[in-house]
Amino acid sequence: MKHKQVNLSKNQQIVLETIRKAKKPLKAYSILSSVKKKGINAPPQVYRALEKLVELGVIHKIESKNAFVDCKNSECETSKATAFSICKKCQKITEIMNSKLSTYLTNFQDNTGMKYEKYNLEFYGLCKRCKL
Amino acid sequence: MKHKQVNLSKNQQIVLETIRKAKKPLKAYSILSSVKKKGINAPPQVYRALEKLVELGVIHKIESKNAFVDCKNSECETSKATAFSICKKCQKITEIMNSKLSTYLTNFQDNTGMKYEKYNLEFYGLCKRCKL
DNA sequence: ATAACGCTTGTTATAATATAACATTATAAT
DNA sequence: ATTATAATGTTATATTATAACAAGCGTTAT
Ligand SMILES: [Zn+2]
Ligand SMILES: [Zn+2]
Ligand SMILES: [Zn+2]
Ligand SMILES: [Zn+2]
Repeated sequence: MKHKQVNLSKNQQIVLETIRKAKKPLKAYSILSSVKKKGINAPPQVYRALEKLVELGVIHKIESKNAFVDCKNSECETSKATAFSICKKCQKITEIMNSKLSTYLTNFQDNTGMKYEKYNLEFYGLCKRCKL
Repeated sequence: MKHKQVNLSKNQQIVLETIRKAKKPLKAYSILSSVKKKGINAPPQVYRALEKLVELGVIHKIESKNAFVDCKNSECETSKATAFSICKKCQKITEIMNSKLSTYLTNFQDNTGMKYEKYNLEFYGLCKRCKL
């Protein structure tokens, strides 16, 4: 449950801190406006940092939202096996850390002869609060 | 393995036929350029059709590619439980129809008390051909 | 030391994806 | 027929993402 430490460049650190401070997934341009005061002025600077952070597995992209969250799973080294739950109402997003699930999916094989190296799973529903 | 029949409007039919004829997932603007000769001129016309077709489950959106494929799974009524394999090299995308997998995921429960209504799973790897 | 390298940065411009807003027309339900 | 619902056409704009190029910095090989 604790943050990973990696050697990051200045812009990468700034972007990562912004994402970690947020309680919700952040979109790239929302990050950009947050970091303008720190001297990051243009989209490519943000997107490059995001790309690297995703590669390193310290953040993940929620594909269906075009948004980024920091990884809270210390076992999740390189964003190769990710699962999220997304509340349709309040947009709360939680990374699912369930070893049975990840084992099941990591070992999953279909009949097409394809070798899977990576997966991303997104569940949608209503969170505990919004269900009431 | 056969196509579903639903009552579709004119634009919805045009967009759906275009997607069905394609061998690869199509992007919205690629669809738009294909259907201009049929009188569809502007993005909203395409996006509205896509939205409806996704709702109906006759097509699916590949979130990580912003692309659309037609559903070949006759059991897949409303795009509520979808899984795809995506070749990183040739971009070939296949809808995974595996009842064990869908049962497993449909019944999956984590410890957050969230009720899942829908999921989308995308596997990445190398297809049979590209593996060689 | 200095050249070469990999990596990050800064910057401008533009591409690609998606929606807002509004007027109109077709279809279905009562 | 009247009303409601869904689909269309259109213009403009918002949002997301990348191309392309110049410059800087730290490491390492010679
Ligand atoms: Zn993670
Ligand atoms: Zn919620
Ligand atoms: Zn399907
Ligand atoms: Zn392939």
